[in-house]
Amino acid sequence: MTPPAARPPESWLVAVNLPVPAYDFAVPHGWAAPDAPLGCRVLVPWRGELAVGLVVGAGTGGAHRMREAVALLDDPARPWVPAATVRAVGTWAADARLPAGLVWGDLLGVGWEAHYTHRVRAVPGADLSMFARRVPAENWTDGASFVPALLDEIRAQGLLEEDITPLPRTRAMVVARKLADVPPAARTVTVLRAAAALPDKLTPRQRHACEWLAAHGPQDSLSGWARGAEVSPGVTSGALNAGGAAYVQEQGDPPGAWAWLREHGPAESLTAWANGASAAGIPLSVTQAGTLAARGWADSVQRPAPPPALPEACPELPGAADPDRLPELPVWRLHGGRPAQRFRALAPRVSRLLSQGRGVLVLAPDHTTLRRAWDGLSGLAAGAGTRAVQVSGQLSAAQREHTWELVQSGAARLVVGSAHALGAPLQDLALLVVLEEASEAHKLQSGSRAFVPDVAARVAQESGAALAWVGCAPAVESVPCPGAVLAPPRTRLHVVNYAAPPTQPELGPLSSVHLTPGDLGYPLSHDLARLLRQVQERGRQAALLAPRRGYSALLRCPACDHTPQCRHCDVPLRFHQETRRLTCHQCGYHEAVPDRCDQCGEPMWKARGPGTEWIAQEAARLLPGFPVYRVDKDRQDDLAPLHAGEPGLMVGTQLLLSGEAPPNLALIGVTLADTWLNVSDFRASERYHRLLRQLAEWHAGPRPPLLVVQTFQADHPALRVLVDGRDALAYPAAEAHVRQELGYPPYARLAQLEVTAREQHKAQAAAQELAGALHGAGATAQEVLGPAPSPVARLRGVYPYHLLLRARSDARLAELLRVLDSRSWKARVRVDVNPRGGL
DNA sequence: AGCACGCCGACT
DNA sequence: GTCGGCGTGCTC
Repeated sequence: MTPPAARPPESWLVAVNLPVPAYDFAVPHGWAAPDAPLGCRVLVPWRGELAVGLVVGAGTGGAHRMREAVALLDDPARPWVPAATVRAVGTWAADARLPAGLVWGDLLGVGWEAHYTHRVRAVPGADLSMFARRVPAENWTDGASFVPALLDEIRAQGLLEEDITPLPRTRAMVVARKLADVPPAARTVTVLRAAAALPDKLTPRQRHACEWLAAHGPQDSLSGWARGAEVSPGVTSGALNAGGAAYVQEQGDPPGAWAWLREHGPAESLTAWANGASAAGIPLSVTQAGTLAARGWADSVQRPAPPPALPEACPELPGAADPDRLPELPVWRLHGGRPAQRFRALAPRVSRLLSQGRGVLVLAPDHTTLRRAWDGLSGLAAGAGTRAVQVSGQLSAAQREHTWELVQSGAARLVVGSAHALGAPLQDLALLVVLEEASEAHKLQSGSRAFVPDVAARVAQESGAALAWVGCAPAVESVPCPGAVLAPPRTRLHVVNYAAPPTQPELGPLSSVHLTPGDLGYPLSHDLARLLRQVQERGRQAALLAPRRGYSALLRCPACDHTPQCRHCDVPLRFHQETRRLTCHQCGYHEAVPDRCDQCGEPMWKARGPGTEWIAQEAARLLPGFPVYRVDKDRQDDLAPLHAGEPGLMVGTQLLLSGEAPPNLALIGVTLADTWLNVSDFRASERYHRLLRQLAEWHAGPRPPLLVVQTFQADHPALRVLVDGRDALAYPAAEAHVRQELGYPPYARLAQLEVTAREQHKAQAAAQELAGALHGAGATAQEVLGPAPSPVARLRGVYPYHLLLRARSDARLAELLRVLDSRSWKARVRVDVNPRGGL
């Protein structure tokens, strides 16, 4: 017996850019291909209008009131997103219990707005008389001329035919009209002409002015005439009144600005016209250009936009011909060394794959990493017969679109980008490189809370591409992978141990008095202060990393220990001295600093926990006359002088590292390293270790700056591995053992369930109920931890409760999460698979 | 995410 | 009587 022929799907699952699941749409009229065009964009009716969606699967059928998709926007042979990527993201989203639209909205940054012509007509013979409004006739008409809701009603009844044609990007340009087409009225000018016969009653000066006018031709203003005739304006005005001259309307010469546009146009805008003409010696303001256009000298027309300029690939090809020493495995890692060394080690592999006509995708978590990857890899493409493109938020919409089309068409096969590059339509992906896979920046803060390396791993697997983790230090999760570790860069490190008793020689005669760690100097230790003064004396540069922005972590009343708290969150308010405000760093609430303690009336406050403002102030006091720059979320000073090599000190938060290190950097100080450790998160020490590694490789020059770390935990192993010159694998490998014992990643898969409600008891009850349901469904005590109130018990006025799921595998985690769908919960439940921070 | 619907308190 | 707060539900 022959199996029944597979029936083509009658509907597609389409994801739109909204936090909703993919919905079923009937295939467009006349569609007959056997498979759903996965990854193609499609126009679908949505809330009475047309929306761009992504085909993410074959329809499940059986949906009520299913609507018909209107038109496919991409050729199924060249989808907007590769089919394998669509499948991989789909399974990831399903496992994470996230609606497809939410995930695709986060991961796809280009193509949600389509440019197309839309023509409509009534189906032949259709009776549209029941619609009271103007309706499409049986010949094609522009769809934009009808009310969208009306069109949709006709569409829903199957009485509308639509013609959708994708359009190239156009842009409005200003072109000069032909002289024959300029309206005659536009060509008349008002000028002053001398009277044919001068009246007798003119004064001598008036007569002189009129004679000058007769001799020198018409003038367009009284004042111009006066200037030309070298008389005061009163004279020309008087001459006009006395009948010595008159305003006359006459045909004028075409304006010089028009002639310029005719010859050099079209111009991209009125401004471009004005600038161009002015540069050619024809003074023209933007307003004047607008007036000329309005009077009919120029037209605005739509012209196909030239492709926007894209970031250029670097010219050199470093390392393309080096031997390839990297593993030939489905998943491998490469860490340590310096960024340039890592890319050089990666180059032969990338180069070879590109030469074979295959595709390489490189994902960077932040702008600095992306720029370094671009510098280190983009130069390889040309030698391998293709081109490199960048996909980042820095690009304009037009640039992103053009980039995407270059990849879609096969013209570019090396893509370096952010999370938005994950869906890049590479036709034969051979290698997916995830840079700095441990970086927190890979965790998307928007709706899906996707951790990009997780999704990337699924994409690589589904595409049959190799996956490489590459960065300064491996994530503990990548320790078990086979791979390569480069020798650590030369590091000069000095640890200031706040916990150690101060040494005798430094303290001298004071050694007998009662000592606190503060006697070592706080927040800038004597050691660090001495080194900073040296930097100043030698005209070098230094950077200080403060633990937080603002002046201090909190204000405390010295009399009663009261600390002002946020009104919406259970956290102390941070003190910002520059704005004289108390600010909540969770929700942004702020208020003026109270004059006195509202508990006991004490008029003085004591600041605790130095931030950038405090450190910068302290440093300025220490180094009189030395320029101090600040870099944090509140203030980004212009660092141009530092980058030009001038002496100075920069004080900032971790935001410092998102810029390039200045060239003359001699010293980096971490003012209080413990801030990175005193976080209730099992990844805190891993993050601290990575911070130290990043600081050590921040400056690219041959002589690394001295790194000074001030800490109460000088013996912390994350710091010791650097002091002892161990490689980038040492600490993560040790940490992996700890994780194994505790049953944390990579030896478990985690998901956090966040239950929130406006009232605390509701959130708690719902969380409790959820835990009960999980246990009822067979979850063990090891698999469900909590519920517990969130570390910040109240956040933006709501009470979040957390449950932590800890499963042995992705599959088991997905199984546990399915319990969420079993019924509705009386509070908002959000899933965060592979949560980061604050656990 | 928007947007409509619907249910309760403060005003003309 | 209405206006308007925002909780709940829906989008094929």
